[in-house]
Amino acid sequence: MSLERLNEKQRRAAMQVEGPLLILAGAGSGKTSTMTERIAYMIEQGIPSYHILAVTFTNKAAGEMRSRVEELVGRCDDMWIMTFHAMCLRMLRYNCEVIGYDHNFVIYDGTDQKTIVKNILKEQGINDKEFSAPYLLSIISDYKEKAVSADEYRDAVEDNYKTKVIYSVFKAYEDELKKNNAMDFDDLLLNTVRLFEQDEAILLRYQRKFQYIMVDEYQDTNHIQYKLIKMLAEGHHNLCVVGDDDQCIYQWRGADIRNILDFEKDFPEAKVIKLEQNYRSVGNILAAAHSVIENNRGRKGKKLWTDREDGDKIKYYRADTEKDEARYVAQEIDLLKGRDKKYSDFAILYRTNAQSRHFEEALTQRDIPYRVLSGLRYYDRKEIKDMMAYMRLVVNPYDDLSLRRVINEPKRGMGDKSVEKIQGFANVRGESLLQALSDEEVLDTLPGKAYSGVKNMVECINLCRDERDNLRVSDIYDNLLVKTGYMKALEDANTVEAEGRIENLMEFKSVIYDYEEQADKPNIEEFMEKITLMAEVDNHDANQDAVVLMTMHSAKGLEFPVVFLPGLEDGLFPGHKAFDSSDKMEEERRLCYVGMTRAKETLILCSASVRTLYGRTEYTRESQFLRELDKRLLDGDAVYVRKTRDSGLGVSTGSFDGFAAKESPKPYDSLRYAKAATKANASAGDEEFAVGDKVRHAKFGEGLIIDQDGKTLTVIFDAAGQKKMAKGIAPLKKL
DNA sequence: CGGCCTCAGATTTTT
DNA sequence: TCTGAGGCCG
Repeated sequence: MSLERLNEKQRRAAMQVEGPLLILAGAGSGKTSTMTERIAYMIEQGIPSYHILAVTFTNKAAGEMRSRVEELVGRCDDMWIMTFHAMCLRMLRYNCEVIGYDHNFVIYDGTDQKTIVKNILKEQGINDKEFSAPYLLSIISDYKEKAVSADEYRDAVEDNYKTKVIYSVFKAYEDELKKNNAMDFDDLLLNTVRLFEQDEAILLRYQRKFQYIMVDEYQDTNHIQYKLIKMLAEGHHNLCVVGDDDQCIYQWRGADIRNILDFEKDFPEAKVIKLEQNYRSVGNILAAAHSVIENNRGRKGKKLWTDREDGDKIKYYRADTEKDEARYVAQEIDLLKGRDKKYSDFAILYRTNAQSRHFEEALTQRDIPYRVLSGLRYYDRKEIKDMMAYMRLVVNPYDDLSLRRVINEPKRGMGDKSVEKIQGFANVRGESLLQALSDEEVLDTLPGKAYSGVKNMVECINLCRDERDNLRVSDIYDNLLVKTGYMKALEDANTVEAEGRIENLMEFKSVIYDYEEQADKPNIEEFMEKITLMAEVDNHDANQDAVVLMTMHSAKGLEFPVVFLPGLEDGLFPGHKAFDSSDKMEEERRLCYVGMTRAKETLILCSASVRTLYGRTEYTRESQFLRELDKRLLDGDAVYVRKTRDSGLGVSTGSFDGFAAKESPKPYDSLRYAKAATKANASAGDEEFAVGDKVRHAKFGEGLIIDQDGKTLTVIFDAAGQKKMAKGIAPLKKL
């Protein structure tokens, strides 16, 4: 039996299949192995795979679990291993008529939500300084996560000016989504709960189907997810939740740590198994992390242990400035790299994305390759959102939101006034904007400049829709990109920024190709759905040998031989807001714990005594977490004792800063170089070109290279004229 | 309609 | 200090 790869506790967890089970899995305790082996064990015991449901938070986690399960037991397509949202979407697609939605409902993402709330604010004449759209949305989302509707909100809260405003926006927001046959991410969960409440037969059907349920990262579930799982598990009580209360770092967006703390109250017959043996980190790192986390109250109280050696002590460096800090980190990487390390063995984990900049500069100076996992989500990029809007219109001609987004993108001379005019016609005719614009009569009312551009666009979208069964998704994409004039506008702009956008659009196309390859029956509807539920496209190939920079939040679930935690200063980490409440402070402390436990062999902490934040330069105090850390585990000088720096770093702040200023490249450039390097490694098509080479472009045909610089080639095409293209991205072949 | 300028605001982020 | 959003003018 495969279970022999597990330790005794893990095996007990894997074999405890019946009844409620809480697995408290500490950092690095082999959680994923345990879960996958558990599923494999169930299959071996003869439980049909369609009776099993495994829920995760991210697509990545779901994908990983599925592939590891399939390694053990072979393909099992009828097993539901997916995210909460994907699970709800799937159930709602079949049943949403029950709660008054059309089968073809669409999903609105965060940007769509913001647009809608902004429109509501404008309509209702609400001062958006007093009530900003993001603020209102966060409140609305908070309530939706607690399964509270707008009307229930009104009945529950005190009646005053503020709650009146929130109610009216909340209500209008609900109505607007319903009108557009759209759901936001919260609705996917909320409406599934409503569906179950409204139609018991459907709930019973799913209870009968999902006889064995597992939930990953249970400490991060919010109320509605909890409710959903509870409803599903009610029938049979075979519910296994896996999590670590010490790693709950998402309370600020609704995760309710009580879900995991109170599991035994919810299911009194629950068994609890703690996985405390850590296979990841050396002893000193675990001890250090423990000395910090034990300052939290209300824990389930686990203590990780390892049979590995103690390892090096924790290093700590108190830098002068953030630049000094970054230089120290870069230097240390060079030093350690000299021994037995690869660049990809290093991670720099910071509290805020803004901190990445100095590290990028310092790494560039030392020619250390790196990649930044930025907070900007893939679908948040403007050009991707624009193309998505075009594609949505192909699927759903009623989507006024998307049409408004792209009607003047690229510029077609359609300002607000013209759009409102068309909206007027559409309202009278009871049609959507796109439908109205499909009529020559309406189109004719537009000024000459707008007329031809809009007509072109509308024809292109409608054509793609009519032909969508005959066209590949990538064909539709190409068509939209070119015929709407979007690509041309970017090419004409001829700026670095536009080039980057073209790059992203090409990347998006490779996402489409991937989808077409992997899907059974590729179609644009399914593709759009997949993309909407996908956060960051996993385009960062882990094979690339580069130092990784990211926030501690994004590092959850990952591990690295060497981890740097910079910026350990009160006000930055823990962030200044943490000093208002002990709840916030405890969450920051858990984040610190997550950060520290990412390290396998070496953990290096630093802080800067002077930091410039938001243009304000201030002296800092060393982080409370440093003060909590067991000093005996610190290498060399304890906290509060200045270390003298190597001569290589310069002696005084002045000379060092001067040096840094002279040498540092523009941060934007360094980012681009890093990206370009990633690309070059990833794509096979990075041929070397020289001026005078004849080339063939996939779209523009044959041409001649007349100029090149760091990242672009200038090509004259026989048919299409002169173009600038991005090296390694543009589909060019040497002839 | 579009470009430029001024002003506020500024953790963490999956789906 | 930097970025994004909104207002104003050409």
